[in-house]
Amino acid sequence: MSAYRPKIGAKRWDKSLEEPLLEDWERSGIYGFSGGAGDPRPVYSIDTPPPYINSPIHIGHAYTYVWMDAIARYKRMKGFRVLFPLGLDRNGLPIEVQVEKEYGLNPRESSREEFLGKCRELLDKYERVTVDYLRRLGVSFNSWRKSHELGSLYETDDPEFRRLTQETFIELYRRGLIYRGKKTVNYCPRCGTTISDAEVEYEDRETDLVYVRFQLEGGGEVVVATTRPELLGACKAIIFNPEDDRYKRLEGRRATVPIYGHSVPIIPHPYAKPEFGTGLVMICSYGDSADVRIFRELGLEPTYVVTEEGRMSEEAGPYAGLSVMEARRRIVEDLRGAGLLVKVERIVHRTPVCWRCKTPIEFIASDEYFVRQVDLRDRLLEAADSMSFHSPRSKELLRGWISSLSEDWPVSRRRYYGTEIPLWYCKRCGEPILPPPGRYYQPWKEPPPVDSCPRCGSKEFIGETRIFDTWFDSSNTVEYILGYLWDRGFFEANFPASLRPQGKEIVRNWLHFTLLKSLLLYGRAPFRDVWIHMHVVDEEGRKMAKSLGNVVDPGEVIGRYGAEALRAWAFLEGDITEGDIRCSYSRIEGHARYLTKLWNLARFVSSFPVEDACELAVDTDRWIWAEFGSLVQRVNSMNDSYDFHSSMAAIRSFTWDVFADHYVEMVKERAYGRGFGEREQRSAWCGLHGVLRGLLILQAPMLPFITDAIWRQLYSGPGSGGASSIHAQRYLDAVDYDPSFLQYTPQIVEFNSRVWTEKKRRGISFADPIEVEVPEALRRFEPDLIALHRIRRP
RNA sequence: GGGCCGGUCGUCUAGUCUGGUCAGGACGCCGCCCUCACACGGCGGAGGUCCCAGGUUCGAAUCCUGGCCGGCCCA
Repeated sequence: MSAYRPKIGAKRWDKSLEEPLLEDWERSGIYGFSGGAGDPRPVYSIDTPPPYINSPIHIGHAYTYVWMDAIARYKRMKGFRVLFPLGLDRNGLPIEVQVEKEYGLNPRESSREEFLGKCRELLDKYERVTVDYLRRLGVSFNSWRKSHELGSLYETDDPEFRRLTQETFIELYRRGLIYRGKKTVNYCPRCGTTISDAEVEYEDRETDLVYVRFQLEGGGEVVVATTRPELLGACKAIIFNPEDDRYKRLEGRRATVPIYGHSVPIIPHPYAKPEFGTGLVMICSYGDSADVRIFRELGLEPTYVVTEEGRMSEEAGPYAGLSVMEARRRIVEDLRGAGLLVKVERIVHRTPVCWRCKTPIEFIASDEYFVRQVDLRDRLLEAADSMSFHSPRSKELLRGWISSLSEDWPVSRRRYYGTEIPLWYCKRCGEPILPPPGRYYQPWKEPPPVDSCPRCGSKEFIGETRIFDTWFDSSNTVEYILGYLWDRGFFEANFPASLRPQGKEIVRNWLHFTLLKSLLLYGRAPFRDVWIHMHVVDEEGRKMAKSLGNVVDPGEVIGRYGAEALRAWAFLEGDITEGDIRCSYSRIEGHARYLTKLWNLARFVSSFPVEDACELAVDTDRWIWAEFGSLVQRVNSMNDSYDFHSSMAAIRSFTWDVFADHYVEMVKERAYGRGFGEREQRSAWCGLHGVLRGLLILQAPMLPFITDAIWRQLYSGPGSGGASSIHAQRYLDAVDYDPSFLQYTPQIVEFNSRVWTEKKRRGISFADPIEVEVPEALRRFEPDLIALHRIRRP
């Protein structure tokens, strides 16, 4: 036994060390967004995606936030002033649905005030869970406290956040970029309200398929089958499948709609299925979502025969005022009476219904506000190109979406828990009243900002009751975090933000709408870099879902293996910008073994004193230093392109396969001082500590717990610049080394393996002596090799 | 129906853009070793028609064409 004992006692990394570190980081405030205008450091700002907090974060959140954290930590150690705030999304439909379920409150029947209060209450309850998870993962947000300062935690339903949303609307409105138009919306006749796409379900229902005779212009007739005969008045085309030989002759001809008498074209279209009905389909505004699509595709002008109240409109002629079902019965009778009804079949049909009451929904025209975007496609594409995407492939997701834009952005919603549209209307003449920016408005319960209508002088007004699409809120997170409301100077100096990290599934809304708003308001793209991630899926590549029972819960992972294990998995498993990441508890457990390896390596190195000044006097030590130096170079370059997976994999491979397996074994005898002089011994200590210390710094952004825990035990004393945490250290940009030593690595590995294999073959212990020739090329490492393998001269 | 992505040892994956030591790694499996940092360790081993069919080429997992299968998004 030697006189050297490990300073680190424990034999493996212990996850219970994480909590005290978290507390210390928080207490010392090392991640805060400190420094004022005089701070010379460049700013690096990250517009993090506010998670919707109605449920705890899932493993995908955990993975991606840990990556964002590595970016923030890396940039911080590189000398940037890192703006890394946590945002929480609280606007939107899901919470309304949950309040309806949990409290049995219907937003249309209870008071709006009460309903909103319940939403807030429930959100507050959920919020803590999300925040706790993120904190527990070691994510180094600037702050965990909500306030109106740079770097603070923020909520999207905060009056200040909503004020910003309204200010952007006011500005766009004043510049004429907002207009009113008709939009087709889902309407539930039973609930008496429009509902979002997310509230539409599909059920197989029995219904009548009615075969109706249409006269062809120029003679002849055709039979069209429809489940919606009451929409005849809104029929604008008849389609047949282009492959359907029965009807090819009809292309270019026109038919007359029964009862109404208007003329419609007959057009080939693949949506028509030859086996359904007669193979001819009438396209009406609107019987289903396919109608909506085909109308847009063919550029047809809709006629709305169903009103906002869900009854037949004036356009329905003789059936005006009737309910949809009643109109259907009457029109079938009328068709039969006129001899235009061929037959009626009972069929099962996929029917869109209201999720709440299961009533079949209608598609009606609704008056909504729109933001212009279609005529901006070229400028949007240019702005998109000005941002640097990681991975570059992801840019196509955005470009493709922009290129396919065919309608402007409808931003008004008939919902409740969201930012109010800041408008009032004159009760007499309908003139819209826009308030000045400066505060948060709730028109449904507040008086207007004027005494009398500027147009007609009336003193009576109606407040707008609608709210914004939640993306209209989310699309200004970047202004918000850059202090637009409270520190305009900072905003101006630091817009565009450095980085937008987000998922691929929200490229077409969050990224796109943020880009659109930035372009409209400031004339340029909002980010320098964009980091797009794919998804975390289960072991078989399927989406994780409660119903499939394949969910990996981050809380469970932290409980079983600790946050650092989750982080090790996140970086070692793969790069999520390149593709989906598979996940299971056993894979996480597997990657976590690296932590044990790293810990024990440090434990071994901790046996030897750390010396202030040291010298690499032996070639073996110069060799590992060269390998380490080369690693530092590669890691910096990979980190700079956000490739922390390759970075971590390279570090792991060096640590385990080169440093631990070869170098540590080669210098053990020398480090213990057995058979070597003091100078050689100290050189080994220098190599061991120098490399370990450097390795800790290199991986501190990815593995902040274990690296800091080791750092505090070994390197936080004199020479650390007075800082006790590794996270206050500068990153290693580069180290001096002699690259000529790199050539020996393959030969060293090969020689050692050969000797170990030979001993294995002979059935002798690795500690037993062996007679073997050290290759000429490795002569300079001979003393260490002889000591390692107990080589005797032949 | 449209778009995008993917199909490499039992499982997962690197490599594919920039054809030729690219068939590598991890998990699992088998065998041997408790060697004084680590058995959550070490050493060694078995295991693959690189989805299929054509084509380009001296040469293809890698490029082209057409299939098949899976996933995601949109409609």
